[in-house]
Amino acid sequence: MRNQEVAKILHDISVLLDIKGESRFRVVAYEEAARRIENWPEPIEEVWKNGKLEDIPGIGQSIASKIAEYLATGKMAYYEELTREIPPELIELTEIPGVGPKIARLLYEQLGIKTPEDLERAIQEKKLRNLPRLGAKSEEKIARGLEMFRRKTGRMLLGQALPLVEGIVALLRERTGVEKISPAGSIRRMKETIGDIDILVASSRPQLIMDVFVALPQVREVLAKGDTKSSIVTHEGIQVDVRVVEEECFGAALQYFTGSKAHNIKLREIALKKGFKVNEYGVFRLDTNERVGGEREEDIYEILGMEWIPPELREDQGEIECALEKKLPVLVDMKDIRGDLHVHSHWSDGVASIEEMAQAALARGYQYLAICDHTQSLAVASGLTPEEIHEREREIQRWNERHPELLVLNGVEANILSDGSLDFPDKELALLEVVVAGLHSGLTQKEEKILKRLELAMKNPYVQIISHPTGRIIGKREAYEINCDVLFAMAKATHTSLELNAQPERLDLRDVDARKAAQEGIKIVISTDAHDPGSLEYMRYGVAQARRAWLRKEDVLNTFDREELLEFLARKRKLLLREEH
DNA sequence: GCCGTTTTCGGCCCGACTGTTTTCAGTCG
Repeated sequence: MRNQEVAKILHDISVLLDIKGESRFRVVAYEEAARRIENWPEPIEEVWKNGKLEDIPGIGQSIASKIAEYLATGKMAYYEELTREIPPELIELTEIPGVGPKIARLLYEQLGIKTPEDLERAIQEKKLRNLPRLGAKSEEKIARGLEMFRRKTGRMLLGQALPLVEGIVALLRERTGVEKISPAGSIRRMKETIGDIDILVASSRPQLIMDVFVALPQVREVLAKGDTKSSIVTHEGIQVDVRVVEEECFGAALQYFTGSKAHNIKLREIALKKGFKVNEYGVFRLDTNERVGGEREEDIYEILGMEWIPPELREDQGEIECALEKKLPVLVDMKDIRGDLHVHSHWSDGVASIEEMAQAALARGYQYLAICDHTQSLAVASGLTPEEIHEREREIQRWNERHPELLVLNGVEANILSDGSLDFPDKELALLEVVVAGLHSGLTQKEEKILKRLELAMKNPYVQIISHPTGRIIGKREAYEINCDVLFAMAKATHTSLELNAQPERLDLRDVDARKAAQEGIKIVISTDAHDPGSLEYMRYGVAQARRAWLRKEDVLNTFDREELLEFLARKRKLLLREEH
């Protein structure tokens, strides 16, 4: 899967063209092409081999031929030509807040600045203030931007950002009495990682909100405090912006600041065609400039003849077209979740007893919980032997005898060994109600080998679910080298379900992959992989990911009621064992 | 550079803020 790689080079071209001063539209075209490829579910090299590059929206003849050249030869003449004109180091320079393409070019041409280090030296020598159209204030602003750039730790996980923003929103409510308040931006769209946090407030007393906000206990530093917008940095080093708008504009502003950018652009194009203008203050008729809505977010979509679009879908991935036809799917919701099919107990590497895990599941209103401890080969995680599993089963039985309201299922997360066999004998697996299997070692093997292992595991009649199918850890480890199309075909052929692991740093499958898998008819299992009772809460991140994957209730196995679930779990065994005879 | 139920040419989302400016360029979201 070289999509990221190709997207990066197209993105770099876009920035270089921008620095060069090329037409905005050409710059935007490359940026759009990069975005499309980054989010394209199929490996770009497959698309290329099938001659389908130009089928991707935003890719025309010119960019397609450049991608083809790059994939075939590992080089792109156009890119290399550009870098002879504009040093590619300048791309990093434009990532400094306050430095855009024009200033980057100015810095390079006038002062020979290429790197953040060069820039720092020039600032110390007060050289920036003498450049055309720059002054002492600009110099200071860029100096501050450079400092932030240095401190920047990258994007944070949704699992860190969401509790933080909820804490701030709760305090703002409590201390100012505001009612209309909402996170916006990527956090409202529940993206797996978040840059900055945006919060939107409706109030006729903006000054009060600003005063309270900058004085919150979460605040480490106040970056800016204005009449209606302030920015702070939290103790965790995360930037949070709060904006205040008039009550009547709240819906329009919420829509606007939620994005995504691509979604908003598409929305406004459609608005123009329908004779309306959309901005953060409302929807206006083009002919009379009359304001026709904007207090509620639903207004905007209704006026444009669409269904309201859940924020998780707002990525310009077909949701607008669906909303126009009023065919948006009813997305899976937290209230649909009936249980968790992959958690650990202290029998292996969890920290809580089966009783404690079950109590936590009961408190969430679940009907079932599968305890899937690690198995014997995973010594680092205290993997269990068959004997230990039998001993554990007695504890599970004790719970089930006393608590008919929550069924604890007897399960394992078996380890797929490097030759594709499982580290647990079939006759033991046959005694278990839930068998999840996953790769925990030999993750750097070549694509063929990894796929072969997964295929063998899926062909095992007792394996119902593959855990964290691509193995990625966000920001730390890339997914295994596997072609998801092949993986999905195997899962479908073997009646195997795929896990959507809800751990904030996994969220594996990715949204585009889970969407594709579900389209293939594969059941997705949203599991927390919890090692303690509190982590059952991760379900919300898994559900958010599932919603971004367009999944409906019926696509997700753990929305099934207990009886339906048990029937489904038994199905694969019946089907595959019958085939064997 | 891409794209087409108004177009194969002529469009391409929208506004705020800031600083350096006498009317606007650049950055940002």
